[in-house]
Amino acid sequence: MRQKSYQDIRALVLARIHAQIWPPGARIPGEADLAAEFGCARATVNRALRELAEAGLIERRRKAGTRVAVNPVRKATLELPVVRLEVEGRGETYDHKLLLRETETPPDHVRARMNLPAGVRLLHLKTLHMADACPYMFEDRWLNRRTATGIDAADLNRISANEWLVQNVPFSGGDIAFFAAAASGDEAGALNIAPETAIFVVERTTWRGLDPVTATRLAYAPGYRMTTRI
Amino acid sequence: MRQKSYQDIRALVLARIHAQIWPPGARIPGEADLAAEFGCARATVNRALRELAEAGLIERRRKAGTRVAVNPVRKATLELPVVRLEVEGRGETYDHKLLLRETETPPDHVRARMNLPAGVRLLHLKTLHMADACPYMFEDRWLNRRTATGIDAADLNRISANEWLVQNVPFSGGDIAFFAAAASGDEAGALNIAPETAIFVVERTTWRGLDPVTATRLAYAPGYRMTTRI
DNA sequence: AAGTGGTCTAGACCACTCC
DNA sequence: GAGTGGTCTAGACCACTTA
Repeated sequence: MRQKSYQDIRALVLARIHAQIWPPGARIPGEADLAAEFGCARATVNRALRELAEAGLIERRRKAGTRVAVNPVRKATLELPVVRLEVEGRGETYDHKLLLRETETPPDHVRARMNLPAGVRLLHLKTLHMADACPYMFEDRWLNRRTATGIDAADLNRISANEWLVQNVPFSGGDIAFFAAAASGDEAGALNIAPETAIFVVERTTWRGLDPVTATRLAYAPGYRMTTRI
Repeated sequence: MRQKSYQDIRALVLARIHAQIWPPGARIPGEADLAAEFGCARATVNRALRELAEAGLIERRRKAGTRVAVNPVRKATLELPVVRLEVEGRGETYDHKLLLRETETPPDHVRARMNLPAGVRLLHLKTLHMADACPYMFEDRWLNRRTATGIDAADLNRISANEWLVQNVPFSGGDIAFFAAAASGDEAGALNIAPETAIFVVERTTWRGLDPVTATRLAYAPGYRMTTRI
């Protein structure tokens, strides 16, 4: 190892934390000291430590220095791909059916999530996503035409609303919730399962600036597991 | 704005993507060009673009250049704090009860998850976590004494195994799965709910190098929602 | 073969925060 | 006030990948 990379430094620091040479709560040397010890530039040490801080393993504050986290808040990163790619990525055949496409007045809880005034009318879509011809996920979506402009011209039988939005309406942020629920009659019917079956649900609201774009409830067929590594 | 920061550059690039000046799939100028245009060093542009790439908004490849992602794979970051801090963070009072602490032979599915040989014996713990004296989450945990050394000396009535491990056994990685399930008799009894109720479950296996540390199944009381923003 | 991103260096100034 | 991390610059070399 002639020249040390930031990944080398990161690994060296991590090893010392794991070996408890620097136990939880302990202060570790400053960037300049570590740079001198490891024989590299301070910028290299900075990048290594910055990544460890982003991962929650150390805590950094100006003047106070860098400390090993006492309660490392592990951060798991979930990837939220377009449904079609998620299914195809597992080697299965994707298909979808548009079950409903109507302009309606949304129920209050949807209106509240989207922070819209009473009386507003939205585009309501229900889509069943399939993997190898089996029900995979049932999507109940409300769309704001003011931000999702062009949706009325889209052929949602060819491309799902999910995918159309990702490709055509860049959004600035969103709120996501994951929870378990008993399948509603609607969901049970679409997924072809008994009502009240435990299903995994994802609710997402996305925004473009301060304007709501869409609110969705994704009900996954029983057996679905969302996985990741840390 | 006298001197531009990497955050400024990131915002400028993001704005052009949102405005579709650089539509999905389009190639954007090279780092050197952008640095010249924005009047900053290439390293500054590099950091801005690197962060956008980590967020999944653009794709970068040497020689091929940088392109706006066609199907942005949005990444959601979930924080997995110690249960006590999660409860206290919401202003509620935390408490826990150790319901079981026995050395047992684990069932096959646990043994397989931990990649251990047949016949191994593990420490089996069952803990009920409470928020404001109400059942919050039921934890069923299997521990490998070879990696979780010192666990036998810990007073698990004072500090939960969850917290003891975080503070005493640094781990290198883990697998996590989130899904919905019907409450088992065990879980329903501990959480004081009807069997078969839909509950949110997190299964986690953690490793220290190639050696398993612990395998847990966390069953949350009905109503629990795991939330984040993107 | 050559273009493009990936990274390192050395030095500098600055912002924040603790004492 | 002073110590520490946060960031920018200018230049350089290198690694990867595609044309």
